[in-house]
Amino acid sequence: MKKLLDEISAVVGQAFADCGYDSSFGKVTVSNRPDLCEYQCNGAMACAKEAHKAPFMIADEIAEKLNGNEVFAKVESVKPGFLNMDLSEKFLAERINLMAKEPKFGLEENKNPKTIVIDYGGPNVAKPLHIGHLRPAIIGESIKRILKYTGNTVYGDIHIGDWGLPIGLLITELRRRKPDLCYFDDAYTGEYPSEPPFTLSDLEEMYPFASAYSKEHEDYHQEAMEVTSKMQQGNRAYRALLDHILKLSFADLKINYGNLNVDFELWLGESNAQPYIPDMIKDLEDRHIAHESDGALVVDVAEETDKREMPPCLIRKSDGAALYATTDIGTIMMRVHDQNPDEIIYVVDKRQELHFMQVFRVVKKAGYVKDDMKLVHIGFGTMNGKDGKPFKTRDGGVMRLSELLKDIETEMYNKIVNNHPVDDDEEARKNAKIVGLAALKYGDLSNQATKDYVFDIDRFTSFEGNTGPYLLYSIVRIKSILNKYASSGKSANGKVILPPGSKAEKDLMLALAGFGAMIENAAAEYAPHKVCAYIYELANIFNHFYHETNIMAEEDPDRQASYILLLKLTKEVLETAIDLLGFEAPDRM
RNA sequence: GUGUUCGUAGCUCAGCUGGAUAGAGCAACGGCCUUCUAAGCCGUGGGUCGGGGGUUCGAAUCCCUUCGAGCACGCCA
Repeated sequence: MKKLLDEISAVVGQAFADCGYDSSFGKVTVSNRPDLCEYQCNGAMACAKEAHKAPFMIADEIAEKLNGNEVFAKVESVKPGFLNMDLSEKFLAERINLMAKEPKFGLEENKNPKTIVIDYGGPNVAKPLHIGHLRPAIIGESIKRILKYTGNTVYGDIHIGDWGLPIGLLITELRRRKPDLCYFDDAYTGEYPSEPPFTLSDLEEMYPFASAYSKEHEDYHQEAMEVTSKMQQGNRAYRALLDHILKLSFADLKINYGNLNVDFELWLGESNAQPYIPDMIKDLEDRHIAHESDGALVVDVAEETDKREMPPCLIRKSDGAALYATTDIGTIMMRVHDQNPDEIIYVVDKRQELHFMQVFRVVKKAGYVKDDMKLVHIGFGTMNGKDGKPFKTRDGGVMRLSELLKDIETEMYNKIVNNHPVDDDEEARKNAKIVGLAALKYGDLSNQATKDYVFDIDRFTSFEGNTGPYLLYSIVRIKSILNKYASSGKSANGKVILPPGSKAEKDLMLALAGFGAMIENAAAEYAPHKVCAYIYELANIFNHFYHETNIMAEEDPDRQASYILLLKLTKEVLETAIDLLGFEAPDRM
């Protein structure tokens, strides 16, 4: 199904063509003056120059031509050369009925579907998730869902940090505590046990200890570095321990990301890219793409058009070790090999912009990706506290994600029980969880991802204004009416949505009709905040309609069924949209 | 220092591929519950879009400049 704007643009474009102008001037947009009209076309003004005519004369001609067209209830030409249009009620109702029937509300089929890998995790093994992992998870998950919805094949990759010193520290600490384990017996040649010699909580306790200890004891630190290096070179015992650590970590991460309604198709990490690295480095050296500089191996990535100073990309340290960029390049090669994507998206802190620019240039320069492979870094901003500085716990530390979620749930629960008497405490607690997550995610996603934003738990968890809870409340109101209607024994089966009988009803239909354009735009710009803006407006318009229209008291059964179908569509659109944002609505609140 | 992002109402943010009177929410003030969830709806006040210059019929939006803030700039990830 064609987008509404495209459809009416074609009609207006035809009018331009009929009058001897280029049809491209017929581009119609949603009006920015809703008091004057629903849609507008500014083409007459753009067209005036080449037609050597006054803009208002052209607009007059077009308006004249379009008068009586069944798509429009009104077309008028105004002052400098605006074309102001209102849609015909009948045409609009037909569109909405069609929209209600089609899958994805008539979203146009993606003519150029892509395979996309989106990298938005980045936790480290054996370290609990903290608030630094919140934004990539929330934003990445939403962008992934939006891109899937618009017809692409998308793989979310957690890209876990499982290749550095933390592993070495853990193994070193384990050896200190349990030196008799078979993993530390050089003479051992048998199979290693399938069950790990530690639990996740052991690891979570061991890591901070080892990390702190190594800072004060140089020999311990050296040992951990050595262990890391041996593990990276394939030491059998250490790899076996790494596998144990990963297994426990993944299980835990699945639960914690699950609490955020976030999941990944690919549970891979830095270690998975390592097999690609030796050949890659050799290749870069053989083809003289990389060269030595101060003992390190680097690739020059500066280009003539650069305004900024572009430092070379470091591939290998002077001590021979690989770096951040090395692993990322290896990871791209792995993805080309495994998924062969048209596009890779990184949802990573914007402070890493330079790093990604360098990595992207290296893989293009070396020809490791197709020339038309799209490499995108969506650099998100910092989550600040109310003081405008990066969000911290009260004592200045980094907050655990689970702690943050718990705080929000508690806050939400208190608001729920204080707002209304609660007859079912279990439901209240369940809802606190659902609504709390919506509050958190909506609070984040309604801002432009690339900007810093102020994290304000009071504001986010408020039921008033542009918040997650307000949206959910609107959905719950619709569900409530639909339930009432169904339990009254009536059915809207076989009925249709009638042309709108009021301005509020027409506004609701117009808002619904804008879904397709909105979602395409949000996908093209990787912009969940556009989905937020849309549903907030839709919820507002619905609430206005709800207030004016007493649906259950409507006496005409056809009209009432029409209302119900319209509400059902509104509910489905809202639910689809919040699903794209990564949260859901309860049945009651 | 170089580069980069940003600066819109008291606060938090939209709008930025140029269009008509710059929009929301919060906060403030005033209305609306015997009727589908008032966690709602309706209304009032609040702005030289950091400053200056330019391009254009038209600039919050594009260009230049200036002030202010954040961030990044070779062996951490």
